[in-house]
Amino acid sequence: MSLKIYNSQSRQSEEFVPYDPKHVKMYVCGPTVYNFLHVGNFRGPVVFNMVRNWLEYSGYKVTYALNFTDVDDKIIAKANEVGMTPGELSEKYIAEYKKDFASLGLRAHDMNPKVTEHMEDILSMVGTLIDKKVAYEAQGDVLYSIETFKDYGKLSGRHTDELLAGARVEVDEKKRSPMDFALWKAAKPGEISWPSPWGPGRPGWHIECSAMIKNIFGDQIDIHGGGMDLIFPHHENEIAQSEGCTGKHFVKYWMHNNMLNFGGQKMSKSLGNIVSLRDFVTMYNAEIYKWMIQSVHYRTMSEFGDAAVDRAISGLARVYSAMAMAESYLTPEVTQVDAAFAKITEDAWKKVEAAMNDDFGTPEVFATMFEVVRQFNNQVRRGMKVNPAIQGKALAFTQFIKKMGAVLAMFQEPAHDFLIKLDNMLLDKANIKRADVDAVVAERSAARANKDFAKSDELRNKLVAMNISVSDTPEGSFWEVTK
RNA sequence: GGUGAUGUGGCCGAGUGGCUAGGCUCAGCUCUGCAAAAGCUGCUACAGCGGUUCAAGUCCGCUCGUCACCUCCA
Repeated sequence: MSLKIYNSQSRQSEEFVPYDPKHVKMYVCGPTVYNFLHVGNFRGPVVFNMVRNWLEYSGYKVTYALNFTDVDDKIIAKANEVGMTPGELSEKYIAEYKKDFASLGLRAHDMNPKVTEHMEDILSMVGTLIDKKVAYEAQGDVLYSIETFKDYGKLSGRHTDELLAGARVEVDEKKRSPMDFALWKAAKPGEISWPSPWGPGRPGWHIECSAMIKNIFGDQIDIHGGGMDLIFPHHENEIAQSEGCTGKHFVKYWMHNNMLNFGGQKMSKSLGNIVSLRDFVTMYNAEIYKWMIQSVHYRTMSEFGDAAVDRAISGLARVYSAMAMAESYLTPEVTQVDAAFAKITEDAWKKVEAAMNDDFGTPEVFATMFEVVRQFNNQVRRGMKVNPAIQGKALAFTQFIKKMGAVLAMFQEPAHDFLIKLDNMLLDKANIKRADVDAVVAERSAARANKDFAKSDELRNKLVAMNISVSDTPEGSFWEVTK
């Protein structure tokens, strides 16, 4: 069973063969840190966290770097606006990013390189590009001459003449060709700058990734990830810089996650249709977010809205309810899985492997998970007499969900606790107090005990109006928020 | 205008030319005082028009629609 990855450059799925058969080098473009990030920005981190997990499951050692762009026009502008230095501002938002990242329960990257910590690498790479006559100095700027790079456009499928025909590039007298892009920008008066052979200035946006990758990993890496919107010009320019510098093929597999839409359009700061991840996780829950991201294939554009949130909640309730039932049958003494049910989960796991190996088909993983949940519910019900067979099924089921969840960074919480958390969240949103529901349910239980079914039904209707479902079991009446 | 995606049943969303995706909704049944949850059963779709093939949602062409990129953007 081998892994296939869709390579954006070749536009087809290719068998994954890393340069080093045991060790995968993976780099993903991270954020420019000048503000809180929105839910769309975190699609990539969730996706590539899953990618790393799957590579590790597949037996590879993975080194995963994600950068922080901590020098940039927007950072400088925002810093001036709020009266901080660019360094203070970027450090603040790096800390906020890390909080968001941790709130999603994602594993830390192996490294988070920053532009300001790789100035020497950047200067050295720019110097090499000038020496190779691939770049030229112009009034304190250093520009990359794309005419020197024959493969320019091989990732995005764009050709320089077409780009020129687009004519949406601002004319810059300093450029030999309108499409040339800045490797180094001369500092404006009073702006933060670093010394260089071409005068004080700062790096262009694209060079940082090339330089940091070269410094951390060397001339070649296996996987380079990022959002689809980075294909042009950012990644195209990275290729030009890195290959122009080393003469070697730069990235073996380009992986690009699609965008998150909101209201039918790409979620973006400039359009203003954004929800910050911080707000979303505070109001909802990280599991809901990860469900929304991973139940859709990473290369499919996905609509982020209330309907999608509701779907995620009902799906989570279904899975966690089954897990809670399994939990109720398990004790630390239960260590033996039921052979018949283990066969079911083993077969399901083969489907999970096949789906994941086919360019990380997480939607099919979810489908398989639902099938296992259904089979478990079919064989095990609440209130069954506890016996080793039931417990063995519960164990096999739990192990399957946890194993799959480990790849998705989901389903690791105690199920009962999670369901209560989910209900509390929904009660808060509806502005309903737990005690009020308890009171009505208690009143109804009393009516039922007196066989006053008319009153019982009346109270049930009242609960239904509050979006509460009551279940009457031999052990008593329990309620939950209807999902 | 250029480049690249994409169009699947009421909704969401997978899909490697022939074999049940899955979830939600809906209808029926089991269970239940009535319900809920859960289970069982049912609902057979691939934008349109051509073409290739023994066989196409799956390949090719055209048309129409949607989206992204071409400007900072995950």
